[in-house]
Amino acid sequence: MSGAAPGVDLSRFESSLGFLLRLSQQKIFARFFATLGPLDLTPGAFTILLALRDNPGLRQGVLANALMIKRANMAKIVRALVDRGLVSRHVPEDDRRAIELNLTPEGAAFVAAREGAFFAHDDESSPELTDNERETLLGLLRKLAGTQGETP
Amino acid sequence: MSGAAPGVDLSRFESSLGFLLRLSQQKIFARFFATLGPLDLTPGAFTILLALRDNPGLRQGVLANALMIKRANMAKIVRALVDRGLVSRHVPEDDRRAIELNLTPEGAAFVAAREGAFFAHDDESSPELTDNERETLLGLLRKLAGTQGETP
DNA sequence: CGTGGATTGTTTCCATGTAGACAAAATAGC
DNA sequence: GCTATTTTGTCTACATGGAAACAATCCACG
Repeated sequence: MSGAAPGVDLSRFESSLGFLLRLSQQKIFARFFATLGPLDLTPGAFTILLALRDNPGLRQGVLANALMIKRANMAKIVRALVDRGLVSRHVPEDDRRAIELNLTPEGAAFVAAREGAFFAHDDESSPELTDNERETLLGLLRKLAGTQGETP
Repeated sequence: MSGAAPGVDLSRFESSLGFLLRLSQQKIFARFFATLGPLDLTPGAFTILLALRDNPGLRQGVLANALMIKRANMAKIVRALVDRGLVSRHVPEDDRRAIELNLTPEGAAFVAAREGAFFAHDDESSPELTDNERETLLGLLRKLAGTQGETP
C-alpha cells in the first residue's frame, strides 16, 4: 500500500475512492511540480489561461464554476494573472457586476510557449498504467467528474 | 464539461489526467463535507485514526510516508489529535528521535462510532458510475497510486 | 414602479498544507 | 573510536484555498 510503506496495513483504504483519488492526485501533482517547476504557475492557474485561450471573453464566475474553483479563490488567481499582464478584464455593458476575461498578447504567447510541455508531461504522467488502462481511467474520471458527453 | 458549465469549451482538458483527477477529487470531497460535516475531523485526520487502529504503535514518520503526508503537516495533525485525547505518543527505547502513535481508548471509541458512516458514504460517493465501473476505477487508481498488490 | 431576493466579484479572516531551517539522535564509513 | 552524513520530528514563514460578509447590480414579482 502506497509503494513506500512496507509493513503498514492500509488495506482498509483500498476500496476507498476518496482516499485513492487523493493519493493519485497528490502523486500526479508532485510529478508535475518536479518536472514543470519552471512553468512559473500552478497547474490551476495555467488551466485558467488555457480555458481563456479556448473561451475568450468568458465571465469570471462562469469560468470559476466550470473549473470548480470557488469565486473567492478565482478572484485572487485572476488578480494575480492580471497583475502579471497575462489576462485582461472587461466589464460588459449588459451586466455591470460581471467581469469578462481575455488573454493579453503576452498571455497568449505565454500559453503558446508552454502548452506543449504541459500536455506532454500530462501524457507521460502515469507510467504505472498501460495506454489502454490510462484511456479507461480517463473515461471513468470524465464520467465521475461530469465532463463526459458535453460539447461546446 | 464539468456538468454545470454549459457553453464553456473545456475539451482540451478531457484527456488531461491531472485535471480530471483534481476535478473528481474535489467533487468527492465536497460530497464528503456536505454529508459528513458532523464527523468533526477532516477526511485526512480520520484516515490517520483508522490507520492507527489497524497499525498500533506505528512511527509517525512511517505513517506520514504511507499516507503521503509531509512530516511537517503530520506533526501538526498528530498534535491536534493528541490534544483532543484521541491519540497517544510514545518514544521508543531503540530510537529516541522517533515517536510511536496509538489510539487512546477515546480515540478507539471515536473511530468505532464513525467508521461505519465514513465508509458507507464513500461507497455511495460515485452515483455517476455503475458498481462495475467503480470497481474498475478503484483498481486503476490502486495501480496508479502504487497501492496494488502490497499486503501487510 | 418599487421592493425583496438573487447574483457577481472582492475582501478579510481562517484553515490547511508545505518549504526550509533546526536540534537531537542514529547510522555509515574510515 | 571518530567524524560526516542521514534521519526524525518540530517550528516558523509562506502559499493556497475556502467561508463569510459585503457592496453593487440585476431579476422576479406584485
